[in-house]
Amino acid sequence: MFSYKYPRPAVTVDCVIFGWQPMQKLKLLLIERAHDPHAGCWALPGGFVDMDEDIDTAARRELQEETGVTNVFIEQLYTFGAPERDPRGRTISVAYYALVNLSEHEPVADSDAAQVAWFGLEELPELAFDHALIVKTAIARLRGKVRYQPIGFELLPQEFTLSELQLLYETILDKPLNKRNFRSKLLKMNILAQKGQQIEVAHRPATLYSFDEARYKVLEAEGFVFEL
Amino acid sequence: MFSYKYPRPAVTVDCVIFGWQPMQKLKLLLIERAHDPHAGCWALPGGFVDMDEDIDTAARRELQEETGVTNVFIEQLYTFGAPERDPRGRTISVAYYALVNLSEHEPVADSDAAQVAWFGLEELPELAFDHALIVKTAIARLRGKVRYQPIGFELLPQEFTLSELQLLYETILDKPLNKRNFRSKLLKMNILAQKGQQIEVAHRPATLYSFDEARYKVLEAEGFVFEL
DNA sequence: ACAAAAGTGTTATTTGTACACCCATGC
DNA sequence: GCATGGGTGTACAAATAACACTTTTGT
Repeated sequence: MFSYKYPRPAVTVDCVIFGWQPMQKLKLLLIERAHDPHAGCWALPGGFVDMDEDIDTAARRELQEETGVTNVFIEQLYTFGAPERDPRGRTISVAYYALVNLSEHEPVADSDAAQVAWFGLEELPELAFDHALIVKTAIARLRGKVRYQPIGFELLPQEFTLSELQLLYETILDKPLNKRNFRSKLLKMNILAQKGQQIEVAHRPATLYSFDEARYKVLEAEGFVFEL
Repeated sequence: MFSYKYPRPAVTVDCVIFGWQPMQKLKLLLIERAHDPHAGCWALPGGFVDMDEDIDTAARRELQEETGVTNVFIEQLYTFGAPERDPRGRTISVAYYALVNLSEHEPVADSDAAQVAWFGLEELPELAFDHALIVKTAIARLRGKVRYQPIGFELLPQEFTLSELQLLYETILDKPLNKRNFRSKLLKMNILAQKGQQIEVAHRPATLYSFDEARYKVLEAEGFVFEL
């Protein structure tokens, strides 16, 4: 038992994990809760923050423990703390969002979770606690941030074609983009490194690119701003 | 005494309060701590979140209690939770930032604070805890957000001239803007309502404007995006 | 040779930049 | 009538939007 002079809320982390792959809609990784409250209900992976661990670390740990996903882009989203958001008592949750590319991450259910699965953003099941609100907040953040920060690349494999990149942006922003202009704009930015060619495709092979993060950092320091 | 099965961190809120007024640099409202730890040191106003209160509410309450500032724009910034950030033990702080216009808010020191004062961003004293990091984060957020969200108006009085607005943006973005272009751009957005004229100024009186929030909401819903 | 996606050139339109001058007021 | 900031017209440059056709590969 641990005793304090004043009451304290419990502190948890929850992760909104976005996944994508060409020709598909944006997806979210959810777990089915094995225990009460909301046993059997779908929810965001998450759990309590340990006493001696950083919040970011807790988010990564829960992600790994509950879904097997490691080594991905993750960023703090928002902290949710409405007094009645958890029936077990006052709980404050620091929400994170993560970006992964579907093809490289096969999720694995853990003891806390009956199962783990990807859901299209349009076909989300009912969610436990206030997780629907957290998801909504995460989508808004992703839509907004993707336009002025090069985070979209985190949803793609290391090497990708310009068409894939365009498709990704069209999916997230939910509007068609002009091919010609999209290509010139991205290439003019000078943040993509040419990596080779597609092979064994039944059409003209596309050039493969990777996001040149080092170069981006340099340009950013010089005042360059990534935009759309 | 309150006892729990597992240890729990304490949860606090801290507020970064930006203030501005024409012809001056951006300022921050700080309090001098009356009690240990860091007694006598300058710090952000803040305090513990009550068990039955929303985090936003806690932030507004602490702001009011410690500085007398009420009824201003306030928004969650980021949650800081490094294990060693508070010598009293594990403390997680949900930071907020607020925007006020200097002329309308005379701060008042409270019992928890020896004094309250505005500091120019360039002349900040040494700060308690990890507050320097919080401030740095807040400045980055303000600089970034001001370009694509109409939050700058919160730093101005209800009615303002276009020159004041321009001066504000020049201060925040720290670069000169072209008068002609700034004016046409802002007016073309159609989010300013004309309010009358300056009086008793020793030059041609400027038109006064106010931010037409209702109109902005409508335009936003139609897909309009505020930008710089 | 055909299907499928990659990749490019050119023009019209919009937006941004750069100037310099006239205007209304208080003193 | 003069000093002080407020407010505009216009020409030029740059960025963006719109358009459709050619290229390279596997089958």
